[in-house]
Amino acid sequence: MDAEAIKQSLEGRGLRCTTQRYAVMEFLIDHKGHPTAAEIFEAVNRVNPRSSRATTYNNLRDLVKAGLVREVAVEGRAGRFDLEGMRHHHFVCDRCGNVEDVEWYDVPRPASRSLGKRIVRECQLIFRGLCPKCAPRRASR
Amino acid sequence: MDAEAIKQSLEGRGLRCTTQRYAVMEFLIDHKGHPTAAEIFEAVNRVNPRSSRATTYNNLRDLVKAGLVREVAVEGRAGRFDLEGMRHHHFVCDRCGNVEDVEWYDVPRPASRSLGKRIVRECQLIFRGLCPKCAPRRASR
DNA sequence: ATATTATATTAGATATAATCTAAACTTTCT
DNA sequence: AGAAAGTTTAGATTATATCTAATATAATAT
Repeated sequence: MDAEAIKQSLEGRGLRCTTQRYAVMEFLIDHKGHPTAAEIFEAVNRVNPRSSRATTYNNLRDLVKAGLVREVAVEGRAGRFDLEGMRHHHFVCDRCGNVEDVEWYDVPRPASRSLGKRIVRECQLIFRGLCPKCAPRRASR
Repeated sequence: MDAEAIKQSLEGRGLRCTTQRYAVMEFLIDHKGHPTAAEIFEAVNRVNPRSSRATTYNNLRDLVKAGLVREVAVEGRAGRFDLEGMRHHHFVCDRCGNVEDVEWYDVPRPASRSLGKRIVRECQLIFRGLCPKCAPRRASR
């Protein structure tokens, strides 16, 4: 995704393409590892012009609201973000806390009877367990 | 679940049945609304003997580790807890943030190819959208 | 029953994450 | 240019969770 594409995706959602907002999008495109707001803030601040913490949080919220970014539903202390778009599920390691992507596949919806009057916008599937690094192998850890 | 059953489920997992720990379990049994740690702390403190905040957090962590309690994977600020056991999925309202249960149904596992060496312990399904109270009806909100 | 010991609890301090505030700045529109 | 809407800022504030090390308690052994 090049500069122009980022600009258009922002403007297409009614968001101005500011330097700071652009930087958040660019970082998320280049870093698929579900970074926290703090990580994004630091990374964006390594380039000019500097962006304040409040702006980073504001922008993340705006981007989520605009449907360009998704907050991953993991229960750790800090929120984690990734680009909306290429759908995938998540796997969270019990031991090291790492969040990994799991290839997307279709999840059946609940019966409309059990859903009642709720309006479903999206669905996230989170697996928990041990990641390859933390999984016990031959008498280690 | 009566007093003796709570005691046994704690001791069966190697946890002492202390007054504070018991109170957390009892509260979760009586309140299925995915309370936050703060809510549990306050509720437990309304009865004697008082329990400190640290103890509430310690106990919740121990209970999760022991498999008796589950931390719900929602991305809001505060962690939310419910009893492990009667399985269900979750629905989080975009607008009011309420967490509701959705009747449990079987979710297909990912292809073992895409799972690699990961060891899956559990899987949570989270829906997002608008709850019945917040869903738009006839020209309101 | 009492002593022992591993486990659990405590208050308060501290760390971490997110939001608020109100002023200043930018962009877009007229 | 002027006005209006949208955005950013630094720093303060709030919310959430964990740490510390002294003390208390529950389960076990004697």
